[in-house]
Amino acid sequence: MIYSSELIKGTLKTIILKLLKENKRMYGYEITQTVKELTQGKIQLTEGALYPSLHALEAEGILVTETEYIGKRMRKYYSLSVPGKALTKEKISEFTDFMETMRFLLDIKPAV
Amino acid sequence: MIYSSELIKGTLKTIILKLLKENKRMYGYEITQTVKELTQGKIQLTEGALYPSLHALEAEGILVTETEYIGKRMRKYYSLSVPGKALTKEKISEFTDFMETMRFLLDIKPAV
DNA sequence: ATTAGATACATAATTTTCTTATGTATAATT
DNA sequence: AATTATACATAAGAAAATTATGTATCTAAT
Repeated sequence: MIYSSELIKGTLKTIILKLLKENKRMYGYEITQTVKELTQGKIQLTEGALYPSLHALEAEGILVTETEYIGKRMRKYYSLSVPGKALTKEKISEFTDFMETMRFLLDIKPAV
Repeated sequence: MIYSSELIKGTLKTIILKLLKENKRMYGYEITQTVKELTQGKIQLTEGALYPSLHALEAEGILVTETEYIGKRMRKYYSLSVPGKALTKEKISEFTDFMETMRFLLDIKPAV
């Protein structure tokens, strides 16, 4: 099952930030592959959504970049800035809270 | 804490469908108030988002309506159609699955 | 050797969906 | 009498994703 696109809306930034928190630095393609693997293909980030989002986060000063070349092929690594680390904590905490609220609202029992 | 709007994106339809499943029939204003109460004000549906969404679901045949008057004031009650009930089950099940995936991805332990 | 698939970036046009603002009207409360 | 709450609706604009397209390199298979 691949989740309907509307479900994933609004979680993209949180996913990016969390992954960068755990992995120090990642490049765009790597993020798409990692999310795909971790979710067994259930979440497949599209490039058209990911790259503009990364660019926006960089422009906001949340992410910083370093470009490297593997042979002649470019890789643009992203990592969290200092304010980016703070924002990450906020976002994760907000999302955790949101999930509890939604769980209650939808009366979904935790699958412990 | 009121959740950032981007977080709520994509969950509106699921919330509407779940509430209608539990309450048989509800009118728009009632939905906004119920969500507000159930979430202690954390989720506040705006009319500009709710009504177009209800109209779309009705046009798709997911919801059916009956109009009543309380004095001279109109109420438009929405309830699930037969295909609407099937869709509701799907949506809730998809969302439950999605939450588990996000929990894993964000490494959030269930607050049992 | 050539083709196909994977890696790796980027962006533009369109669509979808929400926000914000506005509008109308009735009922209840202060 | 004025304000707040109830109750609907929609339009303009903004935000964000989808879809499609483009460029280019590297690897594996035929």
